[in-house]
Amino acid sequence: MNAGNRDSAVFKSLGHPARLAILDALRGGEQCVCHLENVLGMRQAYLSQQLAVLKEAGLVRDRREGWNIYYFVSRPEIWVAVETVRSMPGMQIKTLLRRNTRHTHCPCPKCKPGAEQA
Amino acid sequence: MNAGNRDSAVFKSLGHPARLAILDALRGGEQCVCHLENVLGMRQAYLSQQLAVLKEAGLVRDRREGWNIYYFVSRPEIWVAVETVRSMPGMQIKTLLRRNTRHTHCPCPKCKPGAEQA
DNA sequence: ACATTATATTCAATAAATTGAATATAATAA
DNA sequence: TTATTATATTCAATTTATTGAATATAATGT
Repeated sequence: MNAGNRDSAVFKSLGHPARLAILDALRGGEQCVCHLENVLGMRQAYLSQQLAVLKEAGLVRDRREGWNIYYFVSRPEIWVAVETVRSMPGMQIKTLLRRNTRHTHCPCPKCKPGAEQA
Repeated sequence: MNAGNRDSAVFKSLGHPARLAILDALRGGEQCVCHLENVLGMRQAYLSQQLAVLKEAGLVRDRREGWNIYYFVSRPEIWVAVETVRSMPGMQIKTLLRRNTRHTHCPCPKCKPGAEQA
């Protein structure tokens, strides 16, 4: 693949609302799939597919820890591109402030029943 | 359309090698379609279609002057996003230096037969 | 070994993007 | 008005993306 195609592959991976939402959910740090499932209200298989696209584009990587697989943004520079587009006139800036939580163990209800979400 | 969809529509429009190439060709300033036809080696109808996508995404606008329609980048901030992706490790930086030509009248061979290209 | 849990993959149906070919439009010139 | 030039649109065929459903895999616990 030449440079132009690799670049457009990255943009293509950003060209989907679900994948942008997933990236946003990873903004504060790595998250396991089950956490994303809860926070984003997407089904597991669907998340896994979208995460595979982001991974293929080189934007995220994953790390296994016991049962869970934690995904994280591997190119933090991507936020520059995302925020640039979001801050363009005519695009309403809607970067919900997210808690800068880092999880070694996922605290979402599904991972730890009874615990409240991060 | 909500904000997330508008953002992803912009990224989607960048997610195609031909459209990225077109944007690059507009980097130095507005160009008529026939110029792009020559410089990029794309057929007219094809260019027109891709330009429509970029226009729909809000990245370019056009201006008629006599026979020609000149397209220009209406959101220069987009270069921040483009360069950010291009400069990511693993993506070879290949921002061909382009002459910073501005054309009031297109100098390409097709527009002015016999004249050399900008 | 077997059951459970978290995640991934495969498959299929549908929707959307890509792209060439043909045709239409709009400005200009004769 | 007619012809020409630059650009746009429409149509159709093909490819690719989307997404749900079912199933597979891999780590853990008993």
